[in-house]
Amino acid sequence: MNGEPLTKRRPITIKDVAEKAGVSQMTVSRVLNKQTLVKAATREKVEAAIAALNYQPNLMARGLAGGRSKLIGLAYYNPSPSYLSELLVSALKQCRDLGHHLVIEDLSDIEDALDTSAIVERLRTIHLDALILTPPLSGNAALLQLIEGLGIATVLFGNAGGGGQSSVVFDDAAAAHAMTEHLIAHQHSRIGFVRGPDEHPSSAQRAAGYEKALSEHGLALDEQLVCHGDFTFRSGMAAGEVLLGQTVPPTAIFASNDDMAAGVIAAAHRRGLQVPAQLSVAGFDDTAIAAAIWPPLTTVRQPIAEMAQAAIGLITEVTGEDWDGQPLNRVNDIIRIVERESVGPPA
Amino acid sequence: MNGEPLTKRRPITIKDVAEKAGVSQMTVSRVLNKQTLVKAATREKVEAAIAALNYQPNLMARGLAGGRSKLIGLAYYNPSPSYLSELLVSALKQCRDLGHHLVIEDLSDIEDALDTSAIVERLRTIHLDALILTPPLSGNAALLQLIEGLGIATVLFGNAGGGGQSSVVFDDAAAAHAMTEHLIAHQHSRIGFVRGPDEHPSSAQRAAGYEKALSEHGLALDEQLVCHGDFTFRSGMAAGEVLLGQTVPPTAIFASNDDMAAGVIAAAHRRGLQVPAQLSVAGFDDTAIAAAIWPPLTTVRQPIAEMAQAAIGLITEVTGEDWDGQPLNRVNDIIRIVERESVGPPA
DNA sequence: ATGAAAGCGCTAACAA
DNA sequence: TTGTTAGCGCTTTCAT
Repeated sequence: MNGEPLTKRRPITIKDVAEKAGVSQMTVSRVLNKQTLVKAATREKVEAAIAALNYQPNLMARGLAGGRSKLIGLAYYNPSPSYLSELLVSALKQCRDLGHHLVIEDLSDIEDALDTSAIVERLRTIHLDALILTPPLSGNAALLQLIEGLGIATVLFGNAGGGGQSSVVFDDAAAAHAMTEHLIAHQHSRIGFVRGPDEHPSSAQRAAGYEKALSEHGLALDEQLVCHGDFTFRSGMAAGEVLLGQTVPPTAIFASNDDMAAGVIAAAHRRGLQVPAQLSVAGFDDTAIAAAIWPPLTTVRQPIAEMAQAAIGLITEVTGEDWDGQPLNRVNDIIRIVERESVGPPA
Repeated sequence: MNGEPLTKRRPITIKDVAEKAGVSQMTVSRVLNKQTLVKAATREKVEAAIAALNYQPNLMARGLAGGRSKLIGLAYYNPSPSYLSELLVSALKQCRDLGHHLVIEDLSDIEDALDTSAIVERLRTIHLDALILTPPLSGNAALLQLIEGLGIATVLFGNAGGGGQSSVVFDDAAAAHAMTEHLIAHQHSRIGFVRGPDEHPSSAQRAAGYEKALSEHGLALDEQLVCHGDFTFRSGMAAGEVLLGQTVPPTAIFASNDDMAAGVIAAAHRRGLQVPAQLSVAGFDDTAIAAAIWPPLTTVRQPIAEMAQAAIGLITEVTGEDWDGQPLNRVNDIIRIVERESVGPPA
């Protein structure tokens, strides 16, 4: 009687499942959301129907009706490619395992960095369950304040922020301290340093770790040996040129990230210097590039993948029913020096 | 400082705009969707109200009611990090300009590569407007067929597929041919080649370009000089070891991507060989790593960023009202050899 | 050129 | 433990 057209395959909805299982939509919804108020026998019937029909809930409808969109935003601003990919790959994997989806927001081109409202406007439309802010956004107080008004759960990545938000951070100062000591242990006393950009709070922390190690070992801080970079290969190369062009150049250079360290090595090679025979170079992060250059780079590992995983985990907690509203903070302080071949004793 | 209140209790809806402008919701909707059936005066009133209220449409509601979610999926499987980041950054930028959002799907861990249905199930829930498939997914016929059943617009990236889908491709064979000729022009006659993995259709095309150039110049194809890699730095290094360990090693090695070329250079350095004095090395893609190693890599540029931009543009066309249903194909055949310092004449 | 009504697929609140 | 009733914010269809 009702000649259902075979050609038009209507997507399976919760209604179809309910009919097939002989229950109401609500019961199906409860099963889907793993609520406990369903009798085991009923649950099984529903699960069978779901499997039989190969039903997939509609994310949009869920987001509209419920509030949870299962969408997590990940916003970044001018990241280092290697840092970004490691972060993404890990976050994505964890999202899949937890049934979330990641919406990437590249905020790099926002003209006026102070007009953070442009960022916020863009985020508002998407109805994110939660948002992950990576450095340097996670260190931008004005932005943080604006986002708070959005009322979406936020997790800061790499910077702790004011303390009001949940965060996943790394002990940058301790790591830089450890690497500096590593260099000192290799008999270096003139150790150059390439700072990161000021808008990254971790830049100052890494510099602090470097300075602390120096002074602890009775080494004077020579401002001549400190250059500024912006985390790019190019800036590392420029810093290397400057440092190596001095009358008494350093015997070792510690760059605040791997990309810049690779740049320092390139600058050394360009001057015909052997690494590590004539110059030791150390990096920071242990991203993919560290093992993809010659000589392979000695660096401090920043566990980006683990931190990304933790960030997604935090979001699950923070968006969960039984969250008490207190910000959750995870600080990763497992420091590991990855010894490869770019550090040795001075000539 | 902006005077906007930071906390908005109730989000602004289309209804608020309609009231403020003194029109119906429908008129506002028409203005939002740039329909032509609105009188200029009315449109202006509505636009003023939108601006005054700082209204942002709700993506979820739009997706549910309409069908267009403004969400574009980008799926990948075990990509090279540098390839991925260039692709992402460019696609993201174009998305922002066109008002779309990118939902990244990392399919790398799907256990059974043949159980493509697992991929499809995951994609079904999200209600994507369109999907971009990157290599090697774009070359997976079984997957393509399954996705066709989903009825969402698909754009193949890097591989043309069977011809039924829209695509953005690069002329890999021509590029490999050009690079091989570049090496021959530098007097090389024993040119090693590192192939890409077989699941990437472009691997065969790049090999074909290499072989064609060889035979056109009267050079015999020596199977001993061809190694297989999987696009990773590590595999390039292994291939380099093999090639360089032969009794009569090649004087130049052409790797099918930059990561592998970097590996070949590392293998050469490990053996104490100077590049390019004792061995020339050429890469493919011109990704970030090419300029971040020493010596900087001579490579063929694959315009990933432009292609990504084109892909998003194609999606806008293909999901637009006035699309005739015919697959659109863009093939990028602007080949450019980026000469840096890893290629020179043989010793 | 504009408006009214009816859902899209789902979940929150309340009943039973 | 389960079902019923309303919407979520928007776009469709059909009026006007």
